[in-house]
Amino acid sequence: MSSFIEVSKKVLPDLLEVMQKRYDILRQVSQMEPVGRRSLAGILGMTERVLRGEVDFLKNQSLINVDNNGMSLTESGRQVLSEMTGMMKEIKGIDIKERLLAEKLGIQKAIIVPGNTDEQESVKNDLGKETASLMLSLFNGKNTIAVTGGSTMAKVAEAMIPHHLLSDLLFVPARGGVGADLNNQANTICAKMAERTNSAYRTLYVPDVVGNDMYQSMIKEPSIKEVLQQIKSANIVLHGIGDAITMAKRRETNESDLQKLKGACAVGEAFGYYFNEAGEVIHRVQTIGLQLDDLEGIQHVVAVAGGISKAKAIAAYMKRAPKNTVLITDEAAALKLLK
Amino acid sequence: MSSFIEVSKKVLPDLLEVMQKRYDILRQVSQMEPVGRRSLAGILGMTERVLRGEVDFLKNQSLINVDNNGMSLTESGRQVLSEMTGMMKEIKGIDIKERLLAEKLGIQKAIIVPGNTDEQESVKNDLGKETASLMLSLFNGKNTIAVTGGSTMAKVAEAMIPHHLLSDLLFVPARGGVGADLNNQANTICAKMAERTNSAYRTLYVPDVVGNDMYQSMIKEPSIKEVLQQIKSANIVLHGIGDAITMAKRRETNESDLQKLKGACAVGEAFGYYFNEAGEVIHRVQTIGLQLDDLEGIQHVVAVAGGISKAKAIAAYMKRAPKNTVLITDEAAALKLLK
DNA sequence: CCCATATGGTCAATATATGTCCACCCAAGA
DNA sequence: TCTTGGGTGGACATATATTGACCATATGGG
Repeated sequence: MSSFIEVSKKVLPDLLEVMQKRYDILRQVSQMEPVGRRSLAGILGMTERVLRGEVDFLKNQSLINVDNNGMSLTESGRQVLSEMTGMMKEIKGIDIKERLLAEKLGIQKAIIVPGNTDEQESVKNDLGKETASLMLSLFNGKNTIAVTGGSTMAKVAEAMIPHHLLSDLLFVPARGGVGADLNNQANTICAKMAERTNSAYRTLYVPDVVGNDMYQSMIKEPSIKEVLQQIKSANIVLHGIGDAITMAKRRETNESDLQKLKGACAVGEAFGYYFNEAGEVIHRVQTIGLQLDDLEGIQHVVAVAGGISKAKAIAAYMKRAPKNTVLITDEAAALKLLK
Repeated sequence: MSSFIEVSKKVLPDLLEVMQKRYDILRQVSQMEPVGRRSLAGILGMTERVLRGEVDFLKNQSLINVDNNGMSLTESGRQVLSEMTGMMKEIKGIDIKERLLAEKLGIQKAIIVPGNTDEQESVKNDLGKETASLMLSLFNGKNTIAVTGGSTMAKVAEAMIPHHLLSDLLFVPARGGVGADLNNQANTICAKMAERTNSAYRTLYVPDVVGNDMYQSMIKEPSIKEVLQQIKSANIVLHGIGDAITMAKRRETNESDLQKLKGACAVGEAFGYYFNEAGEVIHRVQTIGLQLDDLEGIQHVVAVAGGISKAKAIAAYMKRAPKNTVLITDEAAALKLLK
């Protein structure tokens, strides 16, 4: 027998639309609280007046609170919101898209959050939350988690919550530093995740891109060697996927390499490997830390990236990704990936 | 699935109604097809025009066909109808019973969870969860909650979840200690609820049943006086309903009183008052704490009790209960209460 | 041929939703 | 202290939907 929701889709699609609208409001409020009508209406793309109608309704149902510095969710609103997320996926058919996407990319699982990271900063928070919650379900006894950098990963770190019954966690950076922005470095993110989960971490203070000589001497350094050891023994890898050109610029790649990448139509980057649309590695920077080949032996690989702008990068990388990858992305990217 | 309904009730309160209406139409059409608007409207008790609106809708969803000799179900309409039949029975069943029960008992609202507490321990957990979630929706700003004891209340405490942004809560025991079992004392339960919601609580360390002298001296004691004050100013009361004889035994009532209760056919107990089937107070133990009369002025009164064994007690107490009571019970008790 | 029963169109009345504007409150910053 | 920007909430005209009422018309059977 098909589910309640399936039947509802046929018998009351009009109401489900309303439900969708209210869900979007609740979700957005939870992201931005406290928030005023104007900004909310702007983001949700509805006129202020109609938003106001809905807000009045939600207020009457005591799902949101509104006082003189804006609206915020009530406890029961928060609860309703969290119960709704699953249903909305089913209503919007996201659950089906998740399955299709996982199948198409040949990976274990895909998780899709609504929205488009490129357009709404807050969707990145959702990616973070979803990832954090997935991680939680992966933790189990002793875990070593190798983490890469990037702004998305930074959001994941922010979304992690200290949990009473946390297992024994160790966070290690999967690689050295990239570019100038300290906040998005693997090292920094690692530390933040560890702090938020009350657990241990290691740092890898080496430049991300190294010459061969340096590489050889560094991997002999005991402190570095130890961390590298821990990276290889990680049972969870959490990484982002970058747009090739953006990453190259962030790495301050020299002009000739940049031209090479462009010439070969590089679209994606992960772990220092650059991929073209076919998923072929067309360039690789010598990095200290986790290598693409290391992924195969790792229990859980979690990739996070969203936004239409990253769709190509995701597609490219996924041709190479180990089958046990879980991808967390947003609706916009997912739709593009599914063509 | 039932959670979908629960959520829908909050986010789209009239979802069920609309669904019911459309279901009725489909069902009626299937019985009379081909049928015209006029006769259909007559039978369903709606005006022709509004029926027409629904019919247009159903036609668009291609659930019904309409041609010049009337309406009939399409294949997919037939299928949807058959899927809905089971659901509607279940949903509407409980929904209607809740309303009937509330009406019959003359209280604000009744909430019914499936099952029978007497037979399945787990149903008590459901009672607890449902109650906890109701409480959540009642919290709003500053709240003082007076709580009684009992094994059911203990389950409610267990079901309460620590929540990030809880309102400002204070839990106070509605009464002193009863019997030996520490876990089911109002004091203990209060403390547990406060702990689980990260909020404050008070304790009332006095015996539940007191003689007159003791009563007089105790209510002068400042620490006790203060708590009593807080009890009276509670805006939410959360209480159980007991079986008279069981409660009397738990209180180690003396033989003569016990005989008195039996003689007068006591069936229910709440707040130290014993009721017969007619809801008359036939005995009352002098207790420190909340009194039956205090309930009238309190904003929300939540009563929780389930199991066939408690049906009589519930019925008896409800004759006396304030109209603003919300009863949370199980299906077995509800059915018995509805005769 | 007419009647009963069917759908579909139309249009005014009415209810509801929406756009627009404004009053006011409060907190941060000049 | 004043201003400003962000917030809520009230008011009201106007658009848009819903509903009620009535009629045109098709069709099949007596």
